[in-house]
Amino acid sequence: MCARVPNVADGMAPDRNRRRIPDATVSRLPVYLRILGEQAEAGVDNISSEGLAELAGVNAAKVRKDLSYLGSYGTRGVGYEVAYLVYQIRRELGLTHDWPVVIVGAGNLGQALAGYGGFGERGFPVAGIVDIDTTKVGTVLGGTRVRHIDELPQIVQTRRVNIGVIATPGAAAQDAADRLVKAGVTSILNFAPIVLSVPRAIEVRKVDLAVELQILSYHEQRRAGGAIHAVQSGTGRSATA
Amino acid sequence: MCARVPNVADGMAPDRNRRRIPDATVSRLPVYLRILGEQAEAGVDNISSEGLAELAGVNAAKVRKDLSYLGSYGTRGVGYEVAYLVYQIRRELGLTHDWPVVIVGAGNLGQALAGYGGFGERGFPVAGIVDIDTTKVGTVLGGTRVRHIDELPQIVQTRRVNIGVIATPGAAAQDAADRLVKAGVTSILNFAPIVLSVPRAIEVRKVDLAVELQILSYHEQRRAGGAIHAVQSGTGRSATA
DNA sequence: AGGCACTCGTGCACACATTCACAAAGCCAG
DNA sequence: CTGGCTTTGTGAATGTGTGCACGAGTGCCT
Ligand SMILES: NC(=O)c1ccc[n+]([C@@H]2O[C@H](COP(=O)([O-])OP(=O)(O)OC[C@H]3O[C@@H](n4cnc5c(N)ncnc54)[C@H](O)[C@@H]3O)[C@@H](O)[C@H]2O)c1
Ligand SMILES: NC(=O)c1ccc[n+]([C@@H]2O[C@H](COP(=O)([O-])OP(=O)(O)OC[C@H]3O[C@@H](n4cnc5c(N)ncnc54)[C@H](O)[C@@H]3O)[C@@H](O)[C@H]2O)c1
Repeated sequence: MCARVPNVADGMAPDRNRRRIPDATVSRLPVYLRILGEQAEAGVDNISSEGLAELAGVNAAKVRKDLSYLGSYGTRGVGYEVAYLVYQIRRELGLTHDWPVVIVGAGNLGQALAGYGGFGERGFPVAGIVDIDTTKVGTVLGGTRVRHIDELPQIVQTRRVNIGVIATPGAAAQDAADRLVKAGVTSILNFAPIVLSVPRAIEVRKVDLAVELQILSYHEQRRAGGAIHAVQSGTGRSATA
Repeated sequence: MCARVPNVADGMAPDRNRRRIPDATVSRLPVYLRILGEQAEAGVDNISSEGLAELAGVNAAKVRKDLSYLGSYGTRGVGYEVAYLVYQIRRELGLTHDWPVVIVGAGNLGQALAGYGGFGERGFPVAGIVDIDTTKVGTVLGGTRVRHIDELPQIVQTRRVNIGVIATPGAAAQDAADRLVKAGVTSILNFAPIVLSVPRAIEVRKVDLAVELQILSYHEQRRAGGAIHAVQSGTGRSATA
């Protein structure tokens, strides 16, 4: 495999895409959406980029640029109409209809997820939860009965599921991913601490608690001065300097 | 050991920047670290940037550049010594000692987190879990007794906690953050779906399930062609024009 | 010893993201 | 209708991240 010469023609799809929205923007739109929803509920009809930026904790210019990818939906001198903006963002994110999800793994985390109402409320109803452990099959979590993982293909097909959530131990996560892909799922949210290997066409996002904590640790360590190199010989670098 | 109190006078020297490691790199180091740990366990002594890149699902040049921020710890023609690299990454991430964490909110998620062994195993023992609901106080989760939130300052101080985890409903998250900051916590991992407002010096990372799902939704929608619904009528906006 | 195969470390060019700054556009008062 | 005020939308500047390409070490084989 080391002979594999970098193939230029590989990968990049031609620009058949309509307006492509930058990843960074896509990841902020849900935040704007939630804030706008809250504002709408509070009776706010109109909001400026600066107001929204404040609430979202970002720069106003960034808000304007982000929203400009959706089109020119603001009114100069006034701001954005909240309800209309909500509609546009929802449309762009594909939230005009529900996306049922299937959860693989009914352990600690799977149970918390299944019991969490916020899922369905936001347009992602739990179409099913499966586990390989037969002693867990049949129990009911958050109104959904746990089914055996062999029933996964059936759940995915009959409920038209596109999104799978992996909540198995790391050692089983690749197996879970393989099964999900085989069943027809095209997007995966992975909570297991491993790097999944899936076909290129499958969209994977990971939520890794250990990574997050270690990033915080990095900043704490560096805040503490980092240079506590006095007592222990442990810090003895400079060897190969 | 040598527990340096996290500096009361947060004035400190502004740019005490030794080598600053790019954020993107910091977020990948934990991934490398986990993989290297697995390799070490499997008896692998040495690994090349290409081998590590393959396992981490990234580009080999990126691995080399990332590792180069730690120093020149590789051997040309050979690769990196796994054990030494593990040591260096751990040191850089501040993982040479434990970072106790305190969890605020003992609901669905808080329980899953407290019951999750992977926390302590990776150097982040649960120093305490608190809740405002007195009916939850006293119950035991994952070996830790739930205590009342008023005890937060005491827990943070006696256990020297720097990292707080917020697992309360969104409406209570800002309150939780305020209490954590007041108690002396300087890093926060937030699971609630709101934008926290904290002093600049506090490091906050968020894990937002709804955002992740909506990003997946965006890609699904765009994969589907985006124009599935021609049926929908009015834009809902007061017809401008 | 010399040559050769291998792999690191990094300069460089390009891509992506953020922020600034300002003209264009809308609103309103008079 | 005009002028002043506000806020958008976006070009341009700056900052950050990625990936290629290749020189420079290193170890092994002859
Ligand atoms: N619990 C948490 O708070 C938490 C936090 C962060 C990350 N995680 C990660 O989430 C994952 C799940 O954690 P958990 O605490 O729920 O673990 P768990 O052991 O409680 O649950 C795992 C479940 O997956 C099932 N399972 C195992 N192999 C399977 C397979 N091949 N197919 C289907 N189901 C299978 C098991 O039967 C079990 O019910 C782990 O990877 C963990 O690292 C959990
Ligand atoms: N459960 C999940 O799987 C899940 C998934 C994604 C996100 N979340 C988010 O995590 C958070 C917690 O979810 P959950 O399902 O555990 O909710 P939950 O309602 O089960 O638990 C919340 C807990 O917080 C406690 N609490 C409320 N106000 C408090 C305060 N001011 N101080 C301290 N404790 C307080 C409550 O007593 C309760 O025990 C929510 O913000 C939710 O959106 C949960």
